[in-house]
Amino acid sequence: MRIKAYAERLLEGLERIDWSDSIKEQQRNWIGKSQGASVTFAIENSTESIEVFTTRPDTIFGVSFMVLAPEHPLVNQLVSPACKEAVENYQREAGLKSERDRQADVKNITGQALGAYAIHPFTGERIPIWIGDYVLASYGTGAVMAVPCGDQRDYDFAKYFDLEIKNIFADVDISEQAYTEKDARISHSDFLDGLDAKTAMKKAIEAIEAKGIGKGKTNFRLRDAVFSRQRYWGEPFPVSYTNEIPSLISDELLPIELPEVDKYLPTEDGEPPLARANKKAWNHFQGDRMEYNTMPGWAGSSWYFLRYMDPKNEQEFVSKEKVDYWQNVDLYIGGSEHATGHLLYSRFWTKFLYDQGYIPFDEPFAKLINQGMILGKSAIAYLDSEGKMHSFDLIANDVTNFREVRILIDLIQDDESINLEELRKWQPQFEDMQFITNEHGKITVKREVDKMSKRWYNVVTPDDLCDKYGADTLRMYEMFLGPLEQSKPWDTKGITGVHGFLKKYWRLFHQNEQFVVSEGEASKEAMKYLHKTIKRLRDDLDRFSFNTGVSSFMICVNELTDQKCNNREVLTQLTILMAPYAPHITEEIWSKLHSDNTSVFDQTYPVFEEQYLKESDFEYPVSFNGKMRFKVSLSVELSAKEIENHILGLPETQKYLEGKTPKKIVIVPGRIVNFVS
RNA sequence: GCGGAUGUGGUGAAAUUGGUAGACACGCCAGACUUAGGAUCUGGUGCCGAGAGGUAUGCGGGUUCGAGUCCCUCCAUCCGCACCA
Repeated sequence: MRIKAYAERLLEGLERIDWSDSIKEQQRNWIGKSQGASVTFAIENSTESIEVFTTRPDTIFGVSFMVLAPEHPLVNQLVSPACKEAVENYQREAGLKSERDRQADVKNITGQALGAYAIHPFTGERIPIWIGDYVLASYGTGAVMAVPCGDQRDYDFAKYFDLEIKNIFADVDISEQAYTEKDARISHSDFLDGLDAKTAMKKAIEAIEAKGIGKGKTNFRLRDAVFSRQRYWGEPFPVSYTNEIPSLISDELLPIELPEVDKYLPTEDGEPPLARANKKAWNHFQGDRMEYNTMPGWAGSSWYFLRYMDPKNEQEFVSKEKVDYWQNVDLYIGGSEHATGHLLYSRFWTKFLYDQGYIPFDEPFAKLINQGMILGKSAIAYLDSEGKMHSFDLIANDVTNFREVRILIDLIQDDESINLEELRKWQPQFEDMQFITNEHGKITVKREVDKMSKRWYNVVTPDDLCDKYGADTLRMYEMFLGPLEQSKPWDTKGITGVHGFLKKYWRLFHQNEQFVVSEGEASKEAMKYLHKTIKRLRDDLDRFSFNTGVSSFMICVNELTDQKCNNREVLTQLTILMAPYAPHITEEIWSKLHSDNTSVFDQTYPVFEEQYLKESDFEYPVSFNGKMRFKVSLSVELSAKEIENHILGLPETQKYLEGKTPKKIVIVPGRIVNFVS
C-alpha cells in the first residue's frame, strides 16, 4: 500500500480536523517529514555514484567522509581488495542483529572503511567511504554525507575512528561536540561563506541543481505497508492462481468466505493457515489454488464507517446518495493507541476513495476524542532470595534484593494486606510459603497503577457492582469519575454517592413507599432549578463533560428535595432529562407517571428557557485589593455608579477602607466590586 | 534527545470568556433515629490560628484593579517517537 504517496496530504489534512494535539503530533512524528536535498557523489575510479539525502545542504563543505548502511547495494562493488574481508565480516555481524537491536544499541559505535573514495562535488577532495550500522538502509537512500561538525552521530563516528572534523561554522567551538543549532554563519565554504543557514541552504541547493548532481527534496519516515498477513483471521483475498498466475474471482461469486481449517496454524512447510483448507472448504474455489494470505486488521477498520451508511447495498460499498447525505463521521471516540495505526490508515483510505470520486470528503473523522483508559491497581508482593514473602511496609525503602510477584487483587483486603488463607489456595507456589509479617501479623502489598490485564492479576469486572447497585448506578458512576479524556485507576470508593443520589431521585416521587406527585403549577423556585439544570446539562454535553453533568443532576435533586417539590411537570421534565444518563430508573418512573405505555425515550428533550432564570438581585462580592471581604445583594438594574454609591455607604466598606480614600474602584455590573487603595 | 499532556484539600474532582478557589461526591468528625447498620437525616470539614486574621491551585518571577486561568524560567509525573541523516 503506497501510503507514502499520501504523506504530504496526510500532514496537510491534520490542519483541518478537530483532533487532540497529542494525536496530531504523533501522526506528524510518524510521517516524519524532513526537507533537504539529494546529492550525488561521484566515486574515484568508478562509474558508480552514491546518492545521499541531507537536511543540511548548507554544510556540504563540512563533509569529510561518507557512511553507507551495511546492506547498501554498492558496498560489494566499491570495497577495495584490502578491506574486503573486514567489510564482509562487518556485514555479517550487522546482518545478525535485527533492526530493532541495532536501534537499541545506540551508544556502541561500529563501522568499517571500504578503502574507496568519493569525490567532493565542489572541492574535488577525496572523501573516504565507510559502512556503519548507524545508517539505516530503509531511510533516505541508505547513505549519508557525514558532516561531523554539524551532526552529533557523525561527530562521534569521526572521533571514534579518528576521521577529519572540519569546522565550517564561524566563531563556534566544536572541540567537545558537534554544533547542531542552525544559527551560526557558514565559513570555509567557498560561495557559502558568511551566509546564515537558511540562505546558505537555498544557495547550496541552487548550486547542486545547477551542477546537475541533485535537487531539493523532501523525505518521509513513513513507510509503505504490506497488505497481507500469514494469519487465519482476516478478510480473504478474492484471488486464485492457475500455474501460479493470479486472477481475480469474478464479482458475482463474491464474497469469498474464510474456509474451515483443522488448525489455525501455518502448515508444516510454512504456508499460511489458509493453505490447510481443501477445495471443498472454500465457498468458491477456482484455478489450482486460492490465495493463502489474508488482509491485515486495518483493511476493514479503515473504511467500515462508510459501509454503516448503506449496509445492505449489494452493488456498491456505499451509494453516492447515502454518502452525500451522511458525509464523514462528526464525532469519533476511540483510544489513543490507534494514533499511528487505524487512525492513519483510515485517513489514507478516505483520501484515496475521495480521489477516485467515490466519496465527497477526504477526512474520515471531523472530531476525535480519546477517552481515557480505566486502569487497574496491581498488587505487588516481595519475595527474598530464599523465597520468603515480606510485608511491603517493612521493606518499602529498599526492595532491590527482592523479587516482585503480582497477587490477584481479589485477595487484597481493605488494609492493603493479603488474605493469606486465600493466597495459599490460589496458586501452588504459595501453599507452603513462609511469611515475614509486620507488627499486625499481616503481609501488605505495594499498589501500582497499570493497564488492566490478566497477566497482572489486576482485572476487575463491573458485574459485581452491577448486581449490587444496578446498571444505572454503574453507568452514572463511570461518567462521574472524572473527565472523559483522562485515564484513571478503577476505584469504587465513591460509588455509594451516585447510588444514594438515584435513591434520592426515587424518593422525590414517593412518600411512605407510595407514588405521589402533586398536580398543578410548579413553583417559581422549582422551575428556576429545573431550567438551571437544563442549561448546565446542555453546556456540559457540548463539552463532553459528563462528570459535571452528573453533578448537575445531584444539585438539582438536592435542591428539589430541600424545596419538597414533587410537582408532576417539574419531575417529568427532570426524568426526560436524566433518561440518557440513567435509562432504567427513569423508564420505571416514567411508567409510573404515565399509564399509556409510552417510553421516556420517545419524549421531546427539554429546552432551556431564559425567562425562568431571571434574577432581580445579584450578590456582589466586595473585594479590597483583590481580597473578597463581604457580600452584598443588590438589584441587577443598578448602574456602576449607583452600585458604587450604595457600597461606599456601607459601614463594612468604611471599616475595610480604614478611613482612606480608594485610589480606584473597579465595578463590573453583575460580577464584582473591587476597591484599590 | 525530540514531541505531547498533566500538576488544585485526606481522595475523585469543579471553576465555560482573567472576576467569590475547592461546586458535586467519597472519606473523616459530631449529632439524631435505631437492638443493629454497609439504611436515612442534620451540622461541620483546605491549611495555620482560641480569635481577629493570615495563608493556599508543583517552585520562582512577570503582566493586571484582580491570575488556577495569560507570559517567562525551572521542577516532577505520565504518554508517544527515537542513530530518520
